[in-house]
Amino acid sequence: MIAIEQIRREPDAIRRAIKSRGEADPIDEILELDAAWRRDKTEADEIRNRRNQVNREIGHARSAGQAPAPEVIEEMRALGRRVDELEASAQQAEDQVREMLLNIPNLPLDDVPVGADSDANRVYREEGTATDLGFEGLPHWELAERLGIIDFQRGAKLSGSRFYTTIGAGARLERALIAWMLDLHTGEHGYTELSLPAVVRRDVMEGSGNLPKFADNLYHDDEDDLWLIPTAEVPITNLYRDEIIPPGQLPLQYVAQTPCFRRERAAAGRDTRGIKRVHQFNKVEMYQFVEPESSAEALERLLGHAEEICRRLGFSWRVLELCTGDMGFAAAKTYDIEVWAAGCQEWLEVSSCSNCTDFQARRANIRYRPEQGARPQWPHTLNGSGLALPRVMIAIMENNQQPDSSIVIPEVLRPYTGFDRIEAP
RNA sequence: GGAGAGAUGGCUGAGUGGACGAAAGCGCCGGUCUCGAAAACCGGAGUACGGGCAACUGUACCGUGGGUUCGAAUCCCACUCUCUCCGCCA
Repeated sequence: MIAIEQIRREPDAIRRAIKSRGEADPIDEILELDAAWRRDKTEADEIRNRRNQVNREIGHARSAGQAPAPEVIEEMRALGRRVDELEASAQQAEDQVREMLLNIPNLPLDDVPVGADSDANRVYREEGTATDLGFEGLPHWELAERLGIIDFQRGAKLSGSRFYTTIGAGARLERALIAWMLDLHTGEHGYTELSLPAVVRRDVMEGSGNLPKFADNLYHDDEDDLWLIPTAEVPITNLYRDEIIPPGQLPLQYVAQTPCFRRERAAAGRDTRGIKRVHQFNKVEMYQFVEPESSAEALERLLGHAEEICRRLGFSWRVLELCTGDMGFAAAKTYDIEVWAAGCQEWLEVSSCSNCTDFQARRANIRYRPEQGARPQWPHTLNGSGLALPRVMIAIMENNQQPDSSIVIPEVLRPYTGFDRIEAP
């Protein structure tokens, strides 16, 4: 949520920012409602002030044994009715403003490239190149089926299209990746590991910005009004909802592996083969709560933590700086990491690292106290995949495949897998 | 699923419808004393919003939302959450 104070102060800058993201601009309407709200609130406060004074006098008189004059009571009654009216209309204006604010995306940082869609994204860094295998490689869905490590048919039998089941060495490889990534981030990058609920309440989804706008992409249990998380970012953001984090605790760095559930309705018909785009997948997620001044630098470090995974797995990858029109709703700046997959000859997005500035903190009412006695402030929040499992599996399978279709396990994973190769049958 | 208890400031915990934004204790911050500390004593300290350049000031907030009343932490209704016991269960 962006700040109403900022809209009052610099409406034009905000109009420009919203336009750069290709969104409709509600600023005029917001300003009007805000003015109405302040007018009503001021008047109501003044009336209450008078009422409080008189009521105090009535109280004193009562305890001195004097009954209040009927006309005074009558006047107070009238004031009460007026306050009720003003309160109702102020409340209405406030609700409308909040509703509109909730639907405004975060403001892009100044250095974010301006553009309408992914064509305007900028290549920020390249490590390695789109290499060739030197022989005719297979896409992962054929490889995995041939090796018997992923069962697409039976996955669909259980849960429908875009669900899959890994078997044997495939399942073990995924588990090894998860354990290794968590160990790396906790051991070398300073994160604290979390194990989280995969199902959350409505207000938690609102706090992270997924509701009300993106209900379409979420699975939902009607009976209990519970929502399946699309990413661990959702529960982690809400850990400190409605709290003031005491001095000296920031930065807080968390890492968690969770399943992620996405309906992918907008992508119907796209990427239907293999495990590139599925309804349920595992992801290791990094998350930071930091002081505002350090969030830009924190994003670079977070990105580095995700890249370190790619480096140690021997991937070729590139980092994209997303343009204004391509960023997620809560992000003020986003880097995507794409790794090269030699089988389907494609760059695959394995990570998205974002600085959400104070956007999520405001929505979820998360504050921190810079020091003893200081006023509470909004921390900045950052999140980044570290990494998403299916696409990492794809890259390992496709890039490390041999002419006989066996797959060589990256060195760093071998202590976790217990084998150094997935043999062809 | 059944039965019961509860929700008040950072924590513990008082609070007969009128001086209650709220006792007291602990913890915290500042000061006196001390070479320094502890103890003791004195003082300070919630959050949000509005108005004001500011000092300041007004309003709201005792789980949430309604109601009664001139006036609600206190009375009434609904809801949410927490805890305890019983049952079932990985």
